[in-house]
Formats: sequence, structure tokens, C-alpha cells
Amino acid sequence: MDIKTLCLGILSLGDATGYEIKKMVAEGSLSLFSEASYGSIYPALGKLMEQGLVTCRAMAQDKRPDKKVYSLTEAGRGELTHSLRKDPDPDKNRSEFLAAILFCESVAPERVTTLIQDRIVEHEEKITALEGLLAGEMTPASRFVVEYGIATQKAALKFLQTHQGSLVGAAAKGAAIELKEVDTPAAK
Amino acid sequence: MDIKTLCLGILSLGDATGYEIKKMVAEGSLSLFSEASYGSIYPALGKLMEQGLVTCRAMAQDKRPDKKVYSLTEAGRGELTHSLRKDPDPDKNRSEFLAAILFCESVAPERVTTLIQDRIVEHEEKITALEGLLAGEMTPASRFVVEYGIATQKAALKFLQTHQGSLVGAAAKGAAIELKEVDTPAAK
DNA sequence: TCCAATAGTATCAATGCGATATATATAGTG
DNA sequence: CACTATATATATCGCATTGATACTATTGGA
Repeated sequence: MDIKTLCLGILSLGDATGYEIKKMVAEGSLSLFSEASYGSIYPALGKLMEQGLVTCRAMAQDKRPDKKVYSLTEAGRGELTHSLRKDPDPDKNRSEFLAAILFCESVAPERVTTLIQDRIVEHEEKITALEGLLAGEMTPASRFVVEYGIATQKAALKFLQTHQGSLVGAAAKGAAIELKEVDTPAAK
Repeated sequence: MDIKTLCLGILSLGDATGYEIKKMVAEGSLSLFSEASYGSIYPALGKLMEQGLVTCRAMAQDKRPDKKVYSLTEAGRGELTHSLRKDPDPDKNRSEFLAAILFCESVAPERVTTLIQDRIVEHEEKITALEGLLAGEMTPASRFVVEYGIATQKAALKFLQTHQGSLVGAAAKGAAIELKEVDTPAAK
């Protein structure tokens, strides 16, 4: 899904500024499955304006730059509906954590332990944050997405808690390599 | 993690050609957390060569272009170890499926049902494929990553199976609004 | 026979990310 | 009180990356 379609979708939930769109993809339920930078949002909104898929009204503000509130047009709603008619592409997941695990023969054994411990804490915090979201008012769809996020986070957490020992053997194997590595101060 | 570091990590598992690197990130355990196109892999390998982090030997082949097999150098291994010393960035997950769910007021109610049904099948197929991987020979780290993938896939599958009904209310609500403007307040 | 898949390397336009610039207000901290 | 961080808000720029495509040749299946 390109950023233009993402913007159409967000605006289908209500009017918003570029800044608010950025906040929504960085926090809240949208953060579970999307991401976008200012460098993609503002040009996207500009193009959507040109295409007549959104409208924009400038709201003057005291001592602040004008707020540009974007709204979906009828054509924009139609375009969104059309885009969602296509079968969704498979999920794309990027994880530096899993990469570090897979390449663990190139890191110190105790580093692997730390990595997993930290990850467990992050999962716990993420779950708490998502459960906090559920306390507020939400649409059924938004609730569904957040609960989906909680379910997968909990599964990952449980896996790490029950399997963190299974990499010790591999880490020990890599220890010999690491000792040799430490002698060479080439890094940094 | 940029593509250069990803290539270093992959080469730390064994020598490979650009084509093989692409296959590894598209299939196998690496596909669970990474992605890379030819347009990023070949330039990355070129830069790594310039930096002396990898070496390359051309293997002549019958009736095919030369195969360029890349190997990690000592410096390359050091650079990888150094990169992995940094705390991993948080995961980035993109899901057009979850987007479609969140924007479901812009799609037909029966479409939501289809979307979830199809997703359930995809999860089942993915789990089967990952379990197939476990049958072969694997390093402990690779096994860990694949089992992690299975655990999260199963959690997502179970969530969809047990919660697929919870969006029917929302979809029905949307349909009712289309048919008749006033309706009784929705009950959870 | 013909099409799809496999095995390889490689490039390019368009897209998008990450950082940064520009202003100002408020809140927290030493 | 000064200083720093955070929040509000728009916008641009260089660079990394994607997705598609080009080129060539073999193998396997319908």
C-alpha cells in the first residue's frame, strides 16, 4: 500500500492535518501495520489534492503556522474503496532483533542473552501500551486491530520466555570466534 | 539494518552469489524478517567490495553468465560484529490486511468476511511451510527464528478464528446505515 | 510445441525514509 | 531563572530502496 492510499484511508476515518497523520502512524492502532515520514506524507497530500481526491481548508492559528486540514472527497472515497477491492499484499516484517539472533555466531554469547532479555521487556511494555489503548473509546475495527496486536505480541513474549535457553548452545559455539575477535581493535 | 549489513550477515552464514542472497531473503528463515531487491543487493555487494569487507571470485559456467561468489573477509566479519553491537531498532511491520480491516467502513461488509477467511488460509499455509523448513537441517539460531515465526503465525491464526465474528457487527452496522439512516444504538 | 520456472547479472525511474530547517509555546528540571 | 525537552505544524533534500524490466539460456511440465 503506497502512502497516498494510506492517507486516503486515514482521512476516511476523519479529517486530519499532515502532522496528525504522522502522529497516527507513529502511535495508536495504525502504528501496528504502517509507517510514513513527513517526506512522503506532504508530497502525497499534494498529489491527492491535484487529483481531486482530497480537499484542504487552511485554518489560521495564533502564533503558529496555518493548519491545513484535509478532507476526503467523494472521488477520494471511491478511489479508496477501489484500492481496497484488490487482495492485500502479504505482510512485510522487518526485525533487527531476529537478524541479530540469526547472525548470533558473530556476536558475543552474553550479548544474545541481553538481546533476548531486553526484547522481553520491550514486549511487556508494548502489551501494556496496547492494553491502555483499549481502555479508551474505539471503533470495533480499531479494537480488532489492537487486540490482534496484543495477541501476537503475547505469543512472541511467551516464545522468548520459554525458548531463551535454546540458543545457549549456539552462543557457546560462537564463543571461540568472539574471543579471537576481541583481540583486534579494528572495530569502531 | 541497511542492505549492506544484511549482506554481511548472510555471507557470515556462508559464501553466496547475489542471486542466492535474493533467494534467501525471499524464502527461508530470512524471509521472516527481511527483504531486499536486486536493485539494492548488487550495488551493496559492489560497495562492500570497494571497502574490502567481502571478496569475490568469478566462476565460469557453461552457457550461463559467470557466477560471482562473494565471501566475507576478516574485516567484514569485524564490521558485522560491530554493527550487531548496537541495540536493534524496533520491528517494522506492514500489513495491507490490517489496513483493509481498519478502513473496513469503505469496503462492502461481505468483503471483510472474505478478507479474513483468505487470511486464515494464508496463515495455515505459511505455518505448514515453516514446519516443513524445520524438517531439514538447521542451525540452532535458524531453528529459533523459524519456531518464533510459527508461534506468531499460530497466534494470529487463532485470533482470527476466534474473533472473526466481532467485526460482523461493525460491518452489519455499516450496511444498516446505508439502508436506513436511523437505527437502534449498537450493542456490544 | 509453447509457456513457465529456474539460474544469473544488471540498471533505472519512482517511491519513500531520515534528517533537518523554520517558528513558537509550554512544561519540566537543575 | 535559565536551560532543555517536548509539542504543534509545514516543508524540503539527499540518499537508499523498490519494483519492473532487460538480457540470455536451460529445464520441466501441460
